[in-house]
Amino acid sequence: MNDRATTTLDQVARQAGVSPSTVSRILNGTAKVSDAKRARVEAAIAALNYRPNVMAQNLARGRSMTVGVVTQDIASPFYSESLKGIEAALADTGYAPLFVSGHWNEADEIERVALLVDRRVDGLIVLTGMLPDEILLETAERVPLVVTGRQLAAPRVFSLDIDHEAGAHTATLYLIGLGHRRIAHLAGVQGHPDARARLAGYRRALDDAGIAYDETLVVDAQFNEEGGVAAIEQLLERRTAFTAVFAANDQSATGARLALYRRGIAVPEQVSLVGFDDLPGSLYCTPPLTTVRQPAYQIGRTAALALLEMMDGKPAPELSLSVELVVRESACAYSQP
Amino acid sequence: MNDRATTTLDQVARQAGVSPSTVSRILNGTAKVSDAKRARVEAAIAALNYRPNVMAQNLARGRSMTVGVVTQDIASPFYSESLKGIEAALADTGYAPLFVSGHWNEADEIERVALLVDRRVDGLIVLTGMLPDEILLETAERVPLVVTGRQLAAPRVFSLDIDHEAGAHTATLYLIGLGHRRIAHLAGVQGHPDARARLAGYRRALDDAGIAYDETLVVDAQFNEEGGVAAIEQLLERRTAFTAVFAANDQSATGARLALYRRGIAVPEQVSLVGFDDLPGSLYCTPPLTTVRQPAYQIGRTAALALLEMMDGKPAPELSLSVELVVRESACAYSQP
DNA sequence: TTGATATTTGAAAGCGCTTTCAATAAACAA
DNA sequence: TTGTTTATTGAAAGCGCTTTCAAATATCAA
Repeated sequence: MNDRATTTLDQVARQAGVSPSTVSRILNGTAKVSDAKRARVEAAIAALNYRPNVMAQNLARGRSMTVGVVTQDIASPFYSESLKGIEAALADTGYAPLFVSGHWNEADEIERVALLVDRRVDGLIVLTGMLPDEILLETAERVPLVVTGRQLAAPRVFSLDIDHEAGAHTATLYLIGLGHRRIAHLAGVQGHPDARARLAGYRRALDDAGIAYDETLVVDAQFNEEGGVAAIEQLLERRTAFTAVFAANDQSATGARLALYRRGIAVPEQVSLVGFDDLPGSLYCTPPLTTVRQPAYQIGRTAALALLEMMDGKPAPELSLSVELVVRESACAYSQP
Repeated sequence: MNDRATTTLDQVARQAGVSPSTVSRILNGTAKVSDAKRARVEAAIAALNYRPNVMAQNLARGRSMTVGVVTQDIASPFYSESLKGIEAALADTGYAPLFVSGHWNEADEIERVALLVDRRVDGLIVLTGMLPDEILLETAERVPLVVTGRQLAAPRVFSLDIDHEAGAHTATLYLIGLGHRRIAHLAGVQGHPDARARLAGYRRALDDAGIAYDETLVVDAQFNEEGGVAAIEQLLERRTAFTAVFAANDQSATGARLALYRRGIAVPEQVSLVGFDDLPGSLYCTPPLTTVRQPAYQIGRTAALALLEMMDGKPAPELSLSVELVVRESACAYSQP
C-alpha cells in the first residue's frame, strides 16, 4: 500500500498497537514476545512493507556492520581473487565489505584507512601495501585488524603471510632439477618485501645446487606485464646466456613470455619459464604457465574469517597457508643444444 | 591525549565552551561563526583528536554517502575495470562505493539490491546482470539508478550501453577484408543480450559481404576461457573448415587460442583470431589479441559521474561511448594454402 | 540615541533505531 | 487464597549528529 517516504519502526508499532520496543524485540529476537503480538506485528510489517533502516540500527548499536578492506588496485588479477574470498566469507554474516584502493601509495593508503575508521568499520583487512607498521599498530588500537603479506605481532592483530622464500626456492629447484644451470630471475620491485623474499629463495636454491650466483642473470621488474617485457629486453641486451627464467610473479612472467615470442624464442623449447602467484589467467597462457600457486582466494577468505572471530571478541585463530608449485607446460628439461 | 572511547561533538563543544550547534556549523560550514569561537573549536578538535562519527551524520542527514554497485563477479577482468572507473570518479566526492556481486544469478542479484537499499545507499549502479527490468524500475523509485548494458527509459534512471552489434560488425568485416570467408563465431551464452547483439553484428557483416551464413561455424560458449576451449574443440569435431575465429569476448578468445595451440594450429598463420572487450591482459597474449575495445573503465567512470549528477537532483547527462577495433597481431590476411 | 535590521549563537527537537529499567501480567508455591 | 517469582511489555533515555527556531548580540540608518 504505502510506499514513498519509507516506513519506520514507530509506524509499524502504531499499526500493530504495540510499543516500538516490542517491534524491535521481534525484529532482533532479543526477547520473548507473545504469539498474539508477534502475529500482529508481523502483519503490520508485511502490510507496510517495512524494512529497518540500517543506518539507524548501526548508530543505536554502535556498530556499522561494515568491514574495511584496503587493497592496492581493485582490478588487480591477484588481489581481486582475495577480495572475492573476503566477499564470500562475509556473505550472510550481515557484514558488508567496503573496498578501497591504496594504489601502492603510502599517502593514499593512510587516507583511505582514515576514511574507513571515520566510517566506523567494525574491522579492517589490509592486503599487503605500503603502510608502515606503526600506522597499522596505531589503527589496531581502534579496530580489529587483519593484515596480509607481513608479520605483525600485537593484540587485536592477525597477520597472515605465506612463505615466499620457500615458494621461490621450490620453483628454482624445480628448474635446476630439469637440468637448467643458467636461470634468470625477474626480481620484482626493488625493496618490495615479497620481491626480497623470492630473490632469497632463488639464491638459496642455487646455493643448494652449488651453482654460483650470477648477478647478470637477475634483473628488477615491475610486478606487471610491462615490467616483464622490459626485463627480458634488458636481459637480452646484456647478452648473458640463459635457458630458463623464474619471474617473481605471473604478470611479469606473462610479459616475459611475450617479449620472448617477439624475439622468436620458443617457450619452453628454448627457454623455460616459471612464474609466481598462479593467477586465474595463467592456466590459459600459451603455453600454460608453470608457477608457484599462492592461494589468493584462500588468503582473502581466511583473513575475513579471522576478522569475524576477532570482531566476536574471540582470539585470532591460528592458521597457515601453504604455497605449492603447479607444473604446467612453460618449463621443460634442458636439452644440450 | 585522549584516545580510547572516541570523542564526540558534544565533548568538543564543552571543551571549547560553545554549543554543539556551533561545532557542527564549523564542521560543515553551514553558517558563519565568529573567528574567536572558530579558533577555540578548532583547538579543541585538535586537542581531542576529534573525528565526526559518519554513522551519526548519515542518520541525521538522511543520507548514507554510499553508492551501491552491483557487479557480477568482483574478480572479473572486464567488470573490475569498470569498478575501477567508478572508484576513481567517486574518489574525493565523499561518496564511497559499496561493491556487491550478483554471480550472474537473478536471485542473488535481487537479494544484493535489497541489501543495498536497506543500507540506504544514495544511488545505485547496476553493471549489466540478469535483473528483470521491472525490478530495476521498481528500485529506481526508491533511489537514483544507473544501469549499464541495457536501455531503460524512466525518470531517475540513466542507462549506458555501447553498440555491441556495431562492434561485432566491424570486427567481422575486418576479418572479411583480410580475405577470410570461413569465419567461425564463438557466440557467447545463449540468451545473453550482449551475445545476441554480437551475433547479429557478425551476421550483418557476412550479409554485407554476400557470404552465406553457415550455422556450423557458430558455436555457443561460456564467456570465459574454459568456454573458448570447449567451443574450439566442438568446432574442430564438426570438421567444418574455418580460417578465422571471431570470439564474443576476449576471455573465450583466450581459451580458443589455447585450444588451437594444443592442436598445433598456429595463430594467426593458420587461423586468425579476433576477440571483444580488450581486456588489459589481451595486449599480452601471444600473439597480442586483435579485439574490439569496449571502454570498461570509461563505462564505470561515466556511470558514476552520471549518478553523481542525479544524486544532486540534476537530470542525467547525455553521453555516448563508442567501441573501436584495435588491431594487433592475432589476425592476418588469409593466404591461399 | 533609538528603533529597525542583520548576524551570530544556543536550546531543543529530531533522525530511526536499541536497550535499560520499572511496571504489569502471568505462573507458581505454600 | 495470598505472597513470590518469572515472563511480557512499555516508557523513556540514549546513539552522535543536524537543523529549525528563537533569543541574544551586533550593525546600521535616521
